[in-house]
Amino acid sequence: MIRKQSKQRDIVLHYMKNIHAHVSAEQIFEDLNKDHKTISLATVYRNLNVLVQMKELKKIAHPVYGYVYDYGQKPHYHLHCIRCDKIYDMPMSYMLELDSKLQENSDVTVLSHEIMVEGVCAECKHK
Amino acid sequence: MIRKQSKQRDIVLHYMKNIHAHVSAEQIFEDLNKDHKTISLATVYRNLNVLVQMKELKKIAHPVYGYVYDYGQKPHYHLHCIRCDKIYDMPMSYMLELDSKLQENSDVTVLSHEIMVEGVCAECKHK
DNA sequence: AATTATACTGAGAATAGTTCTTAATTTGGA
DNA sequence: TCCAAATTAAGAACTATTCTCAGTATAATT
Repeated sequence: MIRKQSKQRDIVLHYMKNIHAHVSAEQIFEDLNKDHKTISLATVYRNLNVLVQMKELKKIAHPVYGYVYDYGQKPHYHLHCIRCDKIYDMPMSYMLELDSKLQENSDVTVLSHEIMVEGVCAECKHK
Repeated sequence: MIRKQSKQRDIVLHYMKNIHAHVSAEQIFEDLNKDHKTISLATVYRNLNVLVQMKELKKIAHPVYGYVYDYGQKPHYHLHCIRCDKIYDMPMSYMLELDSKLQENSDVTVLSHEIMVEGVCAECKHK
């Protein structure tokens, strides 16, 4: 199926490129709805799925609340703050060697890995 | 709130102790329903939540399908098979030193970490 | 530029997963 | 044995996501 350009998809991608946060579909819809009164929730979901397929976005399983989306350039790790439940990027580069290490001890095919750190974010920590 | 013993909770925990797999609430309900015709879906959900609070079970965010539960003794890592979408344990022990390493570079409080490996399970690989 | 095929959209309906409500039952302590 | 509080079954309610469908936008073809 050959994709056609769409204003709505551009709007979603533009939003994701500019918000430096990990947000839910509902949150994205609410924010977009302020400036684009006619965009529909189904369109947001549809385009999020398409953009994930196109590898423009990453869909992250939230430990507590469904899924959030991330405009993700290079692979990186995440922090789940157990106080505010937000997801943040962790300042640590991807350990390529861990994939080999994981591969060694097992008879599965390792492609990549994700790390979710459980902890308390800077903001919550300081109050 | 002081917990009271309940047959239904014991049934759920017994099931989870014996099934060596990572299963969804729906799956658990279906299986239990074979032997225990009267157990209700809400009871399964309620007790899963309670057992997670009691640290008897772990709730794992599935990269594709909601949540699955794990009767988890010691901390360990998981594999998400991108072919069959099942979750398996990864044969690699918890890297305690990674928590310190993650702590070093950041101003958040690191408590623990989870690793989800993306790959292909042994079974899917061999067919 | 007009035509055509098909991808995309908005709106609401439908579905799936999970929690809530309520009256009845079970549990464990007094 | 009695009582208060926790737990239950069943179904309603709620939340998140996908589907349906008629209309619109896009891009290739004429």
